[in-house]
Amino acid sequence: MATKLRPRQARAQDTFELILETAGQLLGRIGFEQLTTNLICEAAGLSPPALYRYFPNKYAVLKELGDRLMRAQDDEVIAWADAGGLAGATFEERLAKSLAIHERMVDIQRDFPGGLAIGRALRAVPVLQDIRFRSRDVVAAHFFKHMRALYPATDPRRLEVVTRMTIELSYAAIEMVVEEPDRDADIINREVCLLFAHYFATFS
Amino acid sequence: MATKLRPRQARAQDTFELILETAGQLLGRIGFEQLTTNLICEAAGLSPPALYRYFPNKYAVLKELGDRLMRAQDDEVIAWADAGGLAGATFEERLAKSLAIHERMVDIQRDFPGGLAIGRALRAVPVLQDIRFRSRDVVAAHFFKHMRALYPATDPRRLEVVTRMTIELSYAAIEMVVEEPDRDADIINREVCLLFAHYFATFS
DNA sequence: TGTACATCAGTGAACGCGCGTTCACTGATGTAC
DNA sequence: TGTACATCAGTGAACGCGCGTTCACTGATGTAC
Repeated sequence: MATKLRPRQARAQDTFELILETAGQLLGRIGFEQLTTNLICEAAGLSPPALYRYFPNKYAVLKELGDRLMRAQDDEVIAWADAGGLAGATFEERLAKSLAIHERMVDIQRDFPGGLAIGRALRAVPVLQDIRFRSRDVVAAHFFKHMRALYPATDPRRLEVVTRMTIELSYAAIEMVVEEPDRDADIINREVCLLFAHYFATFS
Repeated sequence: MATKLRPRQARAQDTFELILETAGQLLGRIGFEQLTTNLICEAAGLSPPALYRYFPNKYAVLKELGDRLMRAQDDEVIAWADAGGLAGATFEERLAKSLAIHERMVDIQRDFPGGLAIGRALRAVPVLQDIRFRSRDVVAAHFFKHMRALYPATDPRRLEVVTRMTIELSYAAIEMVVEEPDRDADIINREVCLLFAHYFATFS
């Protein structure tokens, strides 16, 4: 499941990236279930053993893509939280801040080749689920630190579950927006943030 | 994709149901990607042509399972809404009502053989996505009627998006609870309902 | 009520295709002296 | 700075397996008279 060899030479690094990029594009077009190693190789102009040098199977490719997508999003949202994204003097300020990060997260997933299909694969493929769970846990742990400071009067146990749930639902909302570009993304984004803002206004 | 023949005789009806039941159980164990028609037949003690008599491929089996799961949940939640589930004189009453339906929905998906895997397949497999979208649309349309009556002063356009979003997030929360039985399902259920209750308290 | 016939339901065995994977090899890059 | 050698990177061609699917068939059920 893990990648086999890491590329050492520059040429190999290019091949490694080409495989991932090609796989991402194919994913967006045909979905992860139809994706095969042979297809990736053909689309990338490589022979199968070139892929097998780095990845033992297609799940390893998906895992690498999933890791990267999760990390891209997690890094952004953790930086946001560490920069005080969760705090805010007024309701309006908190709302504006959370709206900004939501929009940023949508952009990241949209711009990531095959981002939507990767997100789905992380949900649907048993061997990939840990990537998603671990990502959520890491984000939740970071958030929780800030949440405790912001809402010291709330039972920590409750706050922990609430934090985890909020993050899960945020990601669900992001997927919803990415999934249906015809629906009004701006309204959905805004309403989701309003939803959370009103909720957290009841905490202390 | 659609089922081919509908069984006419009692014996055939049993076979049809056996295929679906077996597929559901297998799904729960191995996930939808590993599921094959031959495997279903073997596990059900049938020969492949028996399955092909009713289903042209495995997606038709998944579609039938998906239709049934969606319908089981949708029927329940629509009946709940039509019985005034969304209304309530007090905050507490509305909260209790929504908590009841959430718990009911979790139970339905849990008790449905392979329910979680079916839910994932509906998300992840391109040809099955319409089932999920249509289900959400049907529920949203029913809810919207009640929402307009309850919140007549709210811009209908906004209320429509809000309704759709709420439903999507509710289902996401349900999936989260079904997915991680080790986490405290009761707390999550309660907090999700609180989340929505506080939000809708700001509407008029 | 029994028989003949039509239709429905399911079987056994096999097929072709393509997917995952590997083998033996060639060519490219890096390095020791 | 050039050469020899080791290692890294990628190719061409093929393999076995099992998946989706079908064919020709047998057995079960229903129905007309």
